[in-house]
Amino acid sequence: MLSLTEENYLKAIYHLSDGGAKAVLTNALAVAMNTKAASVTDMIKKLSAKEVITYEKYYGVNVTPKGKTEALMVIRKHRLWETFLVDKLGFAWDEVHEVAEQLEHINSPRLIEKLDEFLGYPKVDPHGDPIPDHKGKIKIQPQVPVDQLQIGFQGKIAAVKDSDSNLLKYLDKIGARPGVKIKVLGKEEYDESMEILIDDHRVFISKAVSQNILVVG
Amino acid sequence: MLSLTEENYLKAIYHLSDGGAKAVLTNALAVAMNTKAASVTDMIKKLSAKEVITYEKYYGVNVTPKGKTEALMVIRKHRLWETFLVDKLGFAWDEVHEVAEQLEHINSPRLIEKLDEFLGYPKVDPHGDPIPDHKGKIKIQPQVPVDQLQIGFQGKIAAVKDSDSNLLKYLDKIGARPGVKIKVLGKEEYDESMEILIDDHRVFISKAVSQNILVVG
DNA sequence: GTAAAATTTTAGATTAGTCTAAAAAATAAT
DNA sequence: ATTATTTTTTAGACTAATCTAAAATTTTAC
Repeated sequence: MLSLTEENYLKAIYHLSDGGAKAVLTNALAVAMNTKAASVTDMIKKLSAKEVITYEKYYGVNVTPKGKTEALMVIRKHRLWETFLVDKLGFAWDEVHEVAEQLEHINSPRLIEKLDEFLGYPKVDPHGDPIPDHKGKIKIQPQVPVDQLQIGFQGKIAAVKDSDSNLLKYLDKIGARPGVKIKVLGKEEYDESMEILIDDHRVFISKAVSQNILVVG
Repeated sequence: MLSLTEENYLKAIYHLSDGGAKAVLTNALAVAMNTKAASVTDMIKKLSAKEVITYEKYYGVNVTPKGKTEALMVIRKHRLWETFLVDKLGFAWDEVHEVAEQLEHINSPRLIEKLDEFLGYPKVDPHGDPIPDHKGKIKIQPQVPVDQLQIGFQGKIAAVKDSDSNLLKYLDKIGARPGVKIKVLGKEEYDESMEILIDDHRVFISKAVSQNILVVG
């Protein structure tokens, strides 16, 4: 059983490690958790003792299979609650993150199964991120940031990397929501801005923005 | 701003004081919170410092107007979430208490207003207890336990005092749900059991049970 | 390949919430 | 109206999560 704080650390480790693919350094985790390296070292020891991560001094941490499942359950809850807030309560998709950060720690497997059913077993959340099923299985479609696409590419917006509120508001304004059609028309050499079609609507976006829009084929 | 633990103490004080009507003793609070008197004394000092209660040594605590409002907001959240769990997710009314104990601490005024709207601004929760409005106003109907009723009394089940899971299951079995018609047919002198009509269905209930069913005229 | 810089860990303190055991105050009993 | 009992408070200690400052280790630079 993990405490609320331990759950948040584990979730951050899972994300920083790209789902368990690579080791996470103490400092990176300290930045992500908005805390100090010394605090991270302490917490790492506790999470190792609980066998959700493995820890090698000065080299960083890796999630264990057990830890991965636990992290995915927190992510499942987070994304189901976000879906609830948008689909049922009428929140805008850029307003739900902070509340979902709280709701994700409610501990009741029955509640989550009922909520999943109530929402109609959604596959993705309002940001387009996949929702792990009750066994922790997640369907990973390769998501590519717009700035890496070739001219002429056509696809669908899958998710947004940064969850900064101002970015999300801007994307909403230009109609760049998950699920929407997207096509690359051109790239500007000089400032790396791009001309794209969002749901058949022509817009220009900066490098900072194109890096944060993830698409699938 | 109160911590989760402080919120739970304040809620218990509010309930034990009958909504602020009388003082609460340290030991009573220790029993209600399942803790030791020494811990209660410590917490009382903190709640006094935050001016949600007043405290006189060896005499007990009283809630301040500010504390009453804060307690009512927690109760509002608890009862709205219970309504959500039963009306929308299909929980039985005897299964929701523990989950609502967690959900009531989610801090987002906007979430609660949206939830209230989604539920259609309910006046009472699944146990028949009134839901305070967004200003903390609560409609108090005098609720009388069945064991204190005269023979021939007719009314409606309003609430259940004890939230013990076994009691709630039993009440469900005999059809004793909030909102259901009730009539007192007779009292047995010898063991204080009673014969009552629940939704036109005749049943006998023990003293232990009749004390816990609250009715309104 | 050693010195300098950056990173990570340890050591020692702090706060919130809790506990046990002992002291203080209030209530009850003779 | 003293003594005995119960209740409440204080004193001191413990765990979880955090911090600052110093020590240890790794990486980078010349």
